[in-house]
Amino acid sequence: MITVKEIAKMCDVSPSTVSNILNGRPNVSEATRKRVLEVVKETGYQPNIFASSMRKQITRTIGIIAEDLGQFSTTPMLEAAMACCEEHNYRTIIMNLRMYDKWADTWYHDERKLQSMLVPVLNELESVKVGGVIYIAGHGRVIHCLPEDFALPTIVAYALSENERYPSVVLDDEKGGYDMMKYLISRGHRRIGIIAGVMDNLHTQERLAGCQRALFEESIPYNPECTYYGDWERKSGFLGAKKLYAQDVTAIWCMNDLMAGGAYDYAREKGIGIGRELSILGYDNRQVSEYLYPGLTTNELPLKSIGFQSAEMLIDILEGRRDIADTKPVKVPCKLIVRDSVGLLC
Amino acid sequence: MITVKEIAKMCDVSPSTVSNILNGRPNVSEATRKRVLEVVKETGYQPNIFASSMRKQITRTIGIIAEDLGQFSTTPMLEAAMACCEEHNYRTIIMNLRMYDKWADTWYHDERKLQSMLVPVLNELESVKVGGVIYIAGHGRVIHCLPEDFALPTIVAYALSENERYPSVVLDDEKGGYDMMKYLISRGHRRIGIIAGVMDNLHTQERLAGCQRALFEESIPYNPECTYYGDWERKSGFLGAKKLYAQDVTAIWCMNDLMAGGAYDYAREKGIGIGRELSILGYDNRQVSEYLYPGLTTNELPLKSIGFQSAEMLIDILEGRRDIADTKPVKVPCKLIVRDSVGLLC
DNA sequence: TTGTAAGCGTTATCAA
DNA sequence: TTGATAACGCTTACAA
Repeated sequence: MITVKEIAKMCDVSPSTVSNILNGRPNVSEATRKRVLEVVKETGYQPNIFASSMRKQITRTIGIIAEDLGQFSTTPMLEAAMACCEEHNYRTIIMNLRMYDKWADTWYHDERKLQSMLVPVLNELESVKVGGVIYIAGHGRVIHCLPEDFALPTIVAYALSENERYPSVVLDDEKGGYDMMKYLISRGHRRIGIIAGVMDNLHTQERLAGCQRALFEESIPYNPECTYYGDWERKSGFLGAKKLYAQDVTAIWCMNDLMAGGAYDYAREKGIGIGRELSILGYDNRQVSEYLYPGLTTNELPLKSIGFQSAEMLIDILEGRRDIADTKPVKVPCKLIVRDSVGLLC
Repeated sequence: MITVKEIAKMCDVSPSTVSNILNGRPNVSEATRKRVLEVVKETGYQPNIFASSMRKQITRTIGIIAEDLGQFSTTPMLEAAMACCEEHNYRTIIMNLRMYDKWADTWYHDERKLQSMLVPVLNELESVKVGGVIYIAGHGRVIHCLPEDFALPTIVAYALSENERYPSVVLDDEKGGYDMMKYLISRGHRRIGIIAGVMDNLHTQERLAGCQRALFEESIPYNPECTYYGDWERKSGFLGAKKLYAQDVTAIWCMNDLMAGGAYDYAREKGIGIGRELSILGYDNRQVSEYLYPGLTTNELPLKSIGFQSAEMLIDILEGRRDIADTKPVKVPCKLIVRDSVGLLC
């Protein structure tokens, strides 16, 4: 393996000079710089990262932890975060906890499981001297898993951190719920059913709050009977639609596209015309939403934006342009995607 | 930062003893081992990876390069590969080239673009001293991008490497095409249309070969007129279905689920009963395939298996159980997923 | 069973 | 503008 020493010898200079040149320090004559760079290129010399990091004690690296890369929401955030880091000339190191892969969905209520995976990863990131961490949650919720004594600046993406030391960038679910309702109302709907997510889920609660604000604004009473709590899965959308349709709703808003798919199943089974007799509205803008028939009107998650903003925020902190203390949770709005599943009611 | 030296001092032993204990060497008395481990735990000591890697010159790390994490096929392979590495106690380092993100789909025919992204990453992996590399292609094809002089053992997943130095693990597309055809034939179909992928694509060619073998076995002549070359996108499925349906086919096999979605669009537009008047068969088993109506019968890609086997193969090579020289491409079969889009023809 | 000392490749300091 | 030297934290011969 070729080293600075050898480069130095080949150029008849000292190792320090080579190092100075390689690190772009100014106190070097143009002639030697040229000579050395030449040789470096010729030999294909690669600095030894370990040696240099050990000596410098810093690495211009950002650690990105994904709770589960397999989640549909994760990769867009990840790629956007990486793009941002790249722009600012930080390298990234990706750690994948594979929580779903290992524990299906029994982990996010069980801090122990999460801790057991997370702590070693945090240690590893500390020991490779990353400057900061972006934690990409695989499941939206309030998060407590980051230890109080973790020293590195850390941004939580997609989940809400309650710890002030860890700012978060999350969906604006309240606005999302509000927008969905407003849209349905603008299309003439008044009796609206809701297929919500799991009841104690953060998305569920926030979206419901927004939805109630919209109803209140329009002086439409909120009828709890018209909210069915599903489990985010297709089947529960079917069951919810069944129950709500019996209550004469003209539209159903499903808190994700998969449950909307279940509502489609029900409508199809009963021969109910989607977008005519019954309007259906989704959430997430998953790929399935454009393949459902008729195309599902839904709300696009700003995943790339969340990822990008998380990285931006972290870099701002690392470079002293922003203080971690006065960083409130950032809420990023979704975007309505209109297709054909919501009819105009006269 | 706490170091071996300090641990040593606190335990009244020498740094080498601490190091020996930490590295599980046998020549240490039970008493001191216990004492040292105690202190290590108390202090939360973390060995400095840079120092130790620099000294040991090896890292028990495998580099995983993804051409694009955003591809639906990539994460399952990646997670399975990581699981395998974890089982064998290798750490992984993930590099994401983000080719689609950067270049849309103008890159896989342009070696220059790929090289410009890949070479620095390869260098970086060499300089962090990974033992070997798993290269996860984002696009199935024959691959030439790995430089002749790259020293590390490398497995190519999902794409076929023509270089003998880089074994690959790929889909068994020939068998896939064969199986699809055999299935349609077993359901009584004789006039079968094919919506293929791009013509010069590897998947397209192999699947077509398999399909022709099946036809030959059944003494059904292959009619090139009944093959429409699409571009893997939904729209081309629509156009293909239009053309083929005019030729009185009773079934159409689409080489991916998205084009099958396009074929559904056409059938719906014309009021053709899918699974009755016209059978449609897909490929990939993407999530959309179960949300299409009726459910799309399709062929599940063995992505996890490809990822896992790639990692296994690499580890076998690293640990001397297998020689890189006599490693032929591994072809992994798909699995037929029967839903409701293919009818039984009497 | 334990300790001493050298060295991994780089960079920072300070002197030339 | 350049070079000698020490130091980063760890591991490993080899000596005790």
